[in-house]
Amino acid sequence: MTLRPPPPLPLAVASLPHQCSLLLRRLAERHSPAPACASSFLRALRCLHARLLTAKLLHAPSHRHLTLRLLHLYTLSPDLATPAVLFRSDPCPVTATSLVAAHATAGRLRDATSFFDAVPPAHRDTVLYNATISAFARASLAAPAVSVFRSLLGSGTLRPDDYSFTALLSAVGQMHNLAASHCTQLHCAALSSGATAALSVSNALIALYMKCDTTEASWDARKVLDEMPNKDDLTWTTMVVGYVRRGDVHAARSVFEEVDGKFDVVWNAMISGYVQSGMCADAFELFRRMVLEKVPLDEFTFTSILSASANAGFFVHGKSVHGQIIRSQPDFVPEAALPINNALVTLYSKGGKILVAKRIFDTMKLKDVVSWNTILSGYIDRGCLDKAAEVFEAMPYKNDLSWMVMVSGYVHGGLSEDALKLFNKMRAEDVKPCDYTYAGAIAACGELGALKHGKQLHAHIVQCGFEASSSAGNALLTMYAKCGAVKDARLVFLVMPNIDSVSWNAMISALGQHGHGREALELFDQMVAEGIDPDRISFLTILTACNHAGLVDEGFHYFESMKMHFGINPGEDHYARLIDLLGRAGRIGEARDLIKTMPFEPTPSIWEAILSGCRTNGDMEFGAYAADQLFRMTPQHDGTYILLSNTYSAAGRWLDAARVRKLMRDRGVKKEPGCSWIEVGSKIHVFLVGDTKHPEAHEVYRFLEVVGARMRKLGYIPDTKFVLHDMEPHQKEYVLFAHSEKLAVGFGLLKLPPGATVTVLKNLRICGDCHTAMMFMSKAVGREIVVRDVRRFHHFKDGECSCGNYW
DNA sequence: ATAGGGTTAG
Repeated sequence: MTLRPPPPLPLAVASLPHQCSLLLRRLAERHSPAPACASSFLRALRCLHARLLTAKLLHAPSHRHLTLRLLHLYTLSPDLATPAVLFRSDPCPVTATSLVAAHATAGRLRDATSFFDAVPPAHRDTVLYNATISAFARASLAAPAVSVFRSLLGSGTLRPDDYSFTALLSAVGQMHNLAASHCTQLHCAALSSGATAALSVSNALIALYMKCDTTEASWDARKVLDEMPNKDDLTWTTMVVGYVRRGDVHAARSVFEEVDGKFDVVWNAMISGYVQSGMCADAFELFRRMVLEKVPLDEFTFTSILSASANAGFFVHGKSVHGQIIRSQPDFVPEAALPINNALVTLYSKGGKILVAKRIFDTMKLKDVVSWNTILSGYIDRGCLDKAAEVFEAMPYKNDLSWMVMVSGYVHGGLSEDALKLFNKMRAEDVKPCDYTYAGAIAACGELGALKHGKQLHAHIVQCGFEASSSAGNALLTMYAKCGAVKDARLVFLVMPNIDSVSWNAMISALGQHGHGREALELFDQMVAEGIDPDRISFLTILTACNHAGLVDEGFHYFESMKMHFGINPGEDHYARLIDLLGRAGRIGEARDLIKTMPFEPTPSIWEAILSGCRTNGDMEFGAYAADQLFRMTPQHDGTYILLSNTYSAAGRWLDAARVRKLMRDRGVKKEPGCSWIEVGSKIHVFLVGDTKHPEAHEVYRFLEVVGARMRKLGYIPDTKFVLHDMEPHQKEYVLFAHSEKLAVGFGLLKLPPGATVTVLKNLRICGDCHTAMMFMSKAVGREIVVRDVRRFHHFKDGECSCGNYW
């Protein structure tokens, strides 16, 4: 669909005041925030400006409105210097007020206040003060707003009016540590000046009281409301919104029910309140009533209800709302249609219809950062990283969210190196990362085992004042844990000002991973003692910790208390972990009983746990049964075959092992690539095991080449010959290096005595067919690597090793 | 020439 450009404005005819006035208004209507329109807009504006000059209408006292309109248009254009120049030639408070307001609306606080400062105090009037207070209020800066208000009070000649109080109250309402005493104080001041007679002041007072956390404050708000002789829709809406913000949707609803003539805004506020509280069903119910009672639906209604559908996963409902919007044929201006379209893009992309989402996105007349971010995260959520990267490159404007989504999208998609590259690019472009973006970059370091880099980022976090951010803190904690730096992880945990359940879980898991099983359990108990309810992840973590430490009875205990004390039904992952724990302890019989009491049919991961338990116990009969089940459920999963065949080999039943491998070949199952090594004399032979035609094999090769070259350059390669088997000839002779999720053999291993203890990155995925798993921690790149030879079979799935042995 | 509420992306 192509849009025809509008016919040019007949600017040349502008010579009379009414013609200029008309043209200025026309031009204002043509303004659009789209950057593509900016230059043509500015050209027309300058032309009109010239006409006004020749007609001598600029600064003519009788036509001041023309000057003001022109200045306002300039504040919408990229040329912000001209209004300042024009103002200096005629610095009156009226012009200043108009400019303050225009710049404040556009979010340019500094420009806004510069015009206030430019007017000498003696020439300022109340309106200019009011506009300036409101400018600070918009920028959420309470303190300067108050000080401007104070200087208004101290001016001697001027008195604050209802506008002054309304703006002041809204500014104070944005303070972080708003105390009820502030509200009362301001309430008194407004009362004594008589400003409370104005509806806007009373409404702002209600809003202010509702922003205090105390219950008494909400009573005060109610008292203001009850004492108002006249209330308007805003009065009620403020009350409803106030309760929603406090998280008390029920109170909001009961206020809503009090309202007599139901203004649509109150409905919208109530619906969006439900959406924000995750009570989508109630939002739908209200929406239906709105339709029945013929309350006019507007863009706010549609946007909220579409978002409710997307959040609740009710895509059919969302689609029918979409139909309803189309049928009602609303003539929304592009600005009003924008949020609806954004919500639609969200709906379809969350509903898995990314193509539909993209089509809507493409046909949108007006797009903003939200639109771009929506389609970007739509691709990220679907794992289409290349598409996402394309969108990211094409974005005409980005904000910190865009960067954050892209960086953490790369991390999530396993492309941590790309995440860090992008993060560095961001800094090179002088974009300031937000705490979530830092969290993404730090997570990338954790995945890559890049402790040094992670520590640097830690320093940046402190520098930027993000120390209090729980997302950054949790990312740091996890990163240190993955890099084996438990001490640092613990330190982060101790100094974090805001600890949430994610932090607790991360710390417990860090302890569990690194062999401090008992401490992990203690920390878990401490968490419960401090009144934090553990969630399903906490239990998964604690079961894993028990697994590592071999604490079978404790594992059982926590498993039991999960549903008994915390009302959480164990999922298949919890069962799988407990079964694994039992199997490892040789209590396969109990595992067998446990399966029978499970409220659901055993899943593949349960059978896998059973199978590896049987391997430990040599219970081949039950093991073969478990394998049968696995074959039936996931016939293409290579791990099963490998696990079973190795189980047979370990039991000395070579024929059975061979039979399983043949079955695997017959069914065309490809083996995931992985590495294995064997020491022969002074040589280490490194094998790439698995299917060379496996889609991931290529990636492993590429990875090894890069890392091998890097290691060679750094001089970390010992004299020993490394041979790579199962590879193309030119790919031989690379040193393998454990890195990110790809397991390989660490360089520098030979310098270490075998049998030393190892601290390991948990997230190494490719373990494949190896009999010896080598892992490392990247502390000080190589020199401090300690290694242990683990003579057992590992199979990794979803980032975790089936043996549960993370050392 | 100035004010107060409801919308969308993670």
